[in-house]
Amino acid sequence: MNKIRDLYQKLLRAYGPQGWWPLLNHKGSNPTKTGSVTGYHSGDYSFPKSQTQQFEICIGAILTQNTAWTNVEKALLNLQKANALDPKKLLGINEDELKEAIKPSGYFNQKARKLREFTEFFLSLQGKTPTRNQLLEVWGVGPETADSILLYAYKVPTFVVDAYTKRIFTHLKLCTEKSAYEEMKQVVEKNIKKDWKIYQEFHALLVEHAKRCYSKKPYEDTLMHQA
DNA sequence: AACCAGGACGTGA
DNA sequence: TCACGTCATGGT
Repeated sequence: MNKIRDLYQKLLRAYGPQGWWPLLNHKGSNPTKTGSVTGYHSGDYSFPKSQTQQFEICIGAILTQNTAWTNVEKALLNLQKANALDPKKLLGINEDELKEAIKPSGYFNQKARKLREFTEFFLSLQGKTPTRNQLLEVWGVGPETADSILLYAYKVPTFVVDAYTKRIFTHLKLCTEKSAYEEMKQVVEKNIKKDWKIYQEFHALLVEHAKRCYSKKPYEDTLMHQA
């Protein structure tokens, strides 16, 4: 019995496919998930369907750094309204307009710079898939953001570790309190086959589970039968 | 009315 | 390396 695979199976049975990454404009969005307004597409792995959606995922990954997705969604809608949810058009609007649009997602001074620098990088790729190291060289892109972009925008089977994952894994003693990012990442990648659909679902399921059971201490993880 | 949210960077030791 | 301060809005 593998604890990691067991965890994934239990979460999937309990919550079902999560339909990440949320996108603004598509049919069949599922507004019922915790904390979401719209944007999910449970069971449909055909996204991103365009380079525009691919770019939207990357931008969202940066905007959601230490920020609730509901606030990111406001920022994305503002960018769309400003006709700037496209790499060349985003670089076309001026600094103040960009900051004003992304204001709801917080840290707007830093994030405006992050978006510009990432967008320059995105265009330089000319449609090609970036390497993880290339992404990490971009100012404002750290380990989690790089992995989120690779996994959800480019369908590269790399596991995303976030604060929720760390919280759950620590509580279930699958890692220690001060395990490094790469260490926790390996916990999953060594135990589950490198399948981008599974990695997408697993990460999204951990977020959903954490929102339900790990919001306030002491944690009561009834699903995993732990105190 | 503090506290936190799908982090990353700069600094000093 | 690593711990700590900083960045900022919106919901609870």
